[in-house]
Amino acid sequence: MRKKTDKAGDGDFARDSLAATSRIHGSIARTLGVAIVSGQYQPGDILNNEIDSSEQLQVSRSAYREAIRILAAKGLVESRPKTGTRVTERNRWSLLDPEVLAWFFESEPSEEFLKGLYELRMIVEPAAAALAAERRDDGQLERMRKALIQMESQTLATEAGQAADRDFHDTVLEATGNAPLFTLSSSIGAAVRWTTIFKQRKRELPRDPMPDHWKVFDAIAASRPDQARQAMERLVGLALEDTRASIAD
Amino acid sequence: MRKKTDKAGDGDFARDSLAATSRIHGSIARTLGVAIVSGQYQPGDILNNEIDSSEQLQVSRSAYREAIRILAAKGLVESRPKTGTRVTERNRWSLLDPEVLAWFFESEPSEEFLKGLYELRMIVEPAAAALAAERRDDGQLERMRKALIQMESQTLATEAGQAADRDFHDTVLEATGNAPLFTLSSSIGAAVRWTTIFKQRKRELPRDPMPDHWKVFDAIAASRPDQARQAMERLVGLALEDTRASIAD
DNA sequence: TTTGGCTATTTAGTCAGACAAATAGCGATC
DNA sequence: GATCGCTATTTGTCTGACTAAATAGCCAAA
Repeated sequence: MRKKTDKAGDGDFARDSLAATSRIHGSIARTLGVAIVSGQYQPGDILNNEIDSSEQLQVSRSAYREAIRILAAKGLVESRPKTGTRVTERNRWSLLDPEVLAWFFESEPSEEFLKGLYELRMIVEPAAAALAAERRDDGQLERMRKALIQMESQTLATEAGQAADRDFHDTVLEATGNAPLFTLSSSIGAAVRWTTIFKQRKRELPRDPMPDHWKVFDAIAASRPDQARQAMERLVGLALEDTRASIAD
Repeated sequence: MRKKTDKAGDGDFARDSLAATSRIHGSIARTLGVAIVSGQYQPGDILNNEIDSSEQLQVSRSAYREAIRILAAKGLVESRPKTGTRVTERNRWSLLDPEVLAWFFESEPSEEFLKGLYELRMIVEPAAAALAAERRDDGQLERMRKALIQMESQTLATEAGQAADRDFHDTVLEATGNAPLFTLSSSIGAAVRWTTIFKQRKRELPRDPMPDHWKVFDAIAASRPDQARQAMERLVGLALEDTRASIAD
């Protein structure tokens, strides 16, 4: 019925998970996905039929269909015979799906959307920090510490520093031991990444983010849920403020 | 570039969105999806190759491939030439995707998973209720009221009553005006639905859920965020308690 | 004139079979 | 022993044909 992984040979596999666009169906899905989330196609619009569309895009009908299946799986479109493939209402879109988020950020997302993402962070992350303070194990604590040290030495100006920032927030989510909650990490990671982009756009890092990060860490390390919640609240709140200031330019 | 909807003829379209399994690719995706989330296939396992799999399932290779694209879009599997299609690590799964959630509930979900979902509700819904109290418009308020009246007259023993319950929670999310937050409604709706199933399994409705619902509504209607947050906290907390008691059987 | 059902048409859905591209793993060579 | 290149296997892509479903519009009947 199934084959088991032979050895520890799955290391290579996770490597380039973002190579999802390297195949034709993936890149077509991305093209159409970006067109949809950017508003180029509106909900209710009907795409050209498969024959015409695949010809216009210079790909086979099967490749185009696989792309449509991807979009349908993420709730962006809906197909049926005779009627065709139609862009669904926005409230059906899987906005927190990593790929959909990436498509949003490909064409600059609206301020409203960003605001929504931050509001979500403000709701989820403090609560997650509190849970993490209760449940984290030593390994997770160690990974948080390493991430912060890396972040400190590399600064947010480097790709490695930004990755460390995301790692820290990821690990906090993971330490809640709540799998559904953890799936929000990609969404939150997207918001985190965007914060940095905005800050750097202004060519200034308004404040040193490290002290606030360490406060969160210390509270989680000391197993103090309330303190962790408050520290995280402050951290996310400041990030929101900085981003808002940058947008206001 | 695009065709517009001719008339107001999109009403029919949203009707049976759950007919996603009526086509072969959808039903194959469901079959495999259930097998994966239920643990029949483990992360790291490699599926049989496309030729063999499609023959075993008595479908064409293209239909099978479209099913795999759906699963890949939801993060359950990953394909690459030569290596094959492999079940991804659990932390990559889109656990909050409506279909993935449905697949989980198809084979009874683990207690841990349910607990995670409730914890998420406990985090998100009170905050959402507070935001809704600030931002709801009259139309949303009216829909909440209608939902509760329907719920009251039909009781949770009927399908219509349960739908009304979900409508209420949905509308609260919607009234936050936060699109990313609103996408969590399907996940929360799943948890709501499950609560009712558990309650009815015990053949008893432990307590009348209406007073607590009305308290949430009143607070939102009166634009009192803190009061709404507390009322929702209590509502979800009691639901969790009831569900937990039913599981403990 | 309205209604109701039938049919023609359009579209996605499914199938079969071929070839292309990528790559993991093996084997030859240095 | 290390490195390089080959090869077998798997997914990826393409083509073209046929099937099935859904709809719009026609036509007949009331």
